[in-house]
Amino acid sequence: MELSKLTQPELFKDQAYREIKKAIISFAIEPGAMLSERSLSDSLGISRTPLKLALQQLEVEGWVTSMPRKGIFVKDITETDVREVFELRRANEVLVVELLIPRLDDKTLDRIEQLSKEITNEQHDALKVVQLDSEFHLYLAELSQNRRLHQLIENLTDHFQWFGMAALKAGKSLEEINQEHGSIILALKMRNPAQAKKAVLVHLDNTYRSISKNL
Amino acid sequence: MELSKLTQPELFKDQAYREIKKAIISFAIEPGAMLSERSLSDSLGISRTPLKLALQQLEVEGWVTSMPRKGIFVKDITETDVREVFELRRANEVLVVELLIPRLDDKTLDRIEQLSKEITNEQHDALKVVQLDSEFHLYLAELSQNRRLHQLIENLTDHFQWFGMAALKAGKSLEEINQEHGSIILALKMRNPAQAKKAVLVHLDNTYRSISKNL
DNA sequence: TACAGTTCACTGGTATTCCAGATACCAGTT
DNA sequence: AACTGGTATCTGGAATACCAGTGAACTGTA
Repeated sequence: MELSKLTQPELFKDQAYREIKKAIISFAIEPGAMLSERSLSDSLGISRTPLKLALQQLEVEGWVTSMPRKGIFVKDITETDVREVFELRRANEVLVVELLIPRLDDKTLDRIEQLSKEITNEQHDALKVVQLDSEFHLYLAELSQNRRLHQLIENLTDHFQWFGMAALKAGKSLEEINQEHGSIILALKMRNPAQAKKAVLVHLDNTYRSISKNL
Repeated sequence: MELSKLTQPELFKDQAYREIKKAIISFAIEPGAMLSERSLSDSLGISRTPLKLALQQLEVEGWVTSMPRKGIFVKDITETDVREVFELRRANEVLVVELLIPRLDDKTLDRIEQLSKEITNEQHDALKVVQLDSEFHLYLAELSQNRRLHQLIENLTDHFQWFGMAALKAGKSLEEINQEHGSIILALKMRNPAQAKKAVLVHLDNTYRSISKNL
C-alpha cells in the first residue's frame, strides 16, 4: 500500500484559503483593500477556479465582501463588527465551559495549565500573546465535543485576533491576560460551572474593553 | 437611470445555493445521497463553475461533505448532529432575547404576537407549523441587531427544520408549540430577561425532545 | 470457481476561454 | 468650463476543456 494513497495532498482552494486569511489577519493585506482575482491567482500560482472557492468561503465566514463585477474587498473593521463578534463569543465561550466541565479529567487539565504557562513566558511579546490566547480558547473549544461550536469559536477567535492586531497597530498594548486565564483554570479545577463562566466573561469583557479602547 | 441598473439579477451560484438547500431540507434529496456536479449542473441548467461555489457554501454551512474525486454527499442526520445544533441553538437563542429586550417597542411586539397567531391557525398542518416556527425565531434573531447572530440562527433553524422533517417522515407529529411561544411573548411583554430566557429554553428543550424521540 | 489484472466510465480538481457589466479616461460638443 | 458619448480596460461571472484519481465491472488465468 502506497503512502500517497493515505496522505491526500492539500487542495489548492484550501491552501489559498489559509494563505489569504493569514495575510488578512496579519495585516499583510489591509482592511478595505481590493482583491483582484487575476492578480491574486497569479501571485498564488493557481488558476481562478480554486481561488474563487477560497474567496467564497472567506466571504461566508465574514472576512471579505464580494461586489459582483466590481471587486472583492477585505472587510473594514468597524465598531459594529467588534461588538457583534464579541457578543457571540461571550455566549458561546460560556457554552464551551458548560459542556467542558463534566468531561474534564486531570490530564487535560494539566494540558490547559501548560498552555496558560506558555503565555506567561511570552508576556513581553504582545503579538505572540494574542496568538497563544487564541490557541488557549480554541483548545477549550475542542474539549467541548461539539464540532460546530469548535468551528464557530475558531472563526470568532480568529476575528478577535485580527481586531487585536489592529489595536496593537494603533500603538497601544493589550492588558495582561494571564491572571484571568488563571482564574478560569482555578474554576475548572474546582469543577465549578458558575465560577468558570464568570471567569470567562470577565476575561472576554476585559479583552473587549482593551481592543475597543485602542481602536 | 435604468431600472435594470438598480435591480441586480440574482447570481447563478445564489440560485443554485437556495434550490439545493431547499431540496435537502424538503427531503427531495435524501440524506447520504451523492450529488454529481455534472448531473446537478445539467438539471439546474447552469455550468459547474457557479454550482461549485454553491456547493462550497453548503459545505461550509454543514449541509454536504465533499470527498475530493469521490463525490459530494448530503450529510446524514446523526444523533450527534442533532445534539450539536441543539446545544448551539440553546446558547444563541438565549443571547437573542438578551439583546432583544432592551430594544423592544410595542410595534415589533405586536408583530411578534401576530406571527405566533399565524402558527396557531395552521395548527393542523405539522409541516407548515415547523416552517412558521423557524420564521418566528428568525424574526426574533433579526431584532437582535447582530447580523452574524442572525445568520447563525438562520443556519441552526434551517437545520432544525430539516431534522424536524425527518421526524415527521418517521411518522409521528411534533408536539404543540403554541403555548410555549405564548410564554416567550408574555415574558417579552414584561421585559423580563430571566423569564424570557427560561421560556426560550423550555421551548427549545421540548422541540429537541420531540425531534430526537421521533428519529 | 476464485482471483488477479485490466479496462473504462465516472468523479471532482484545475486551467483556460469567452463574455458582459463597471469604470475611468478622453475627445468632441455646447 | 461643463457636459456628452465613445472607447479602452479593468472587474468578476460563466462555460468549457482537460487532467488525474477512483472504483466497479469485466476478463483472462490458475
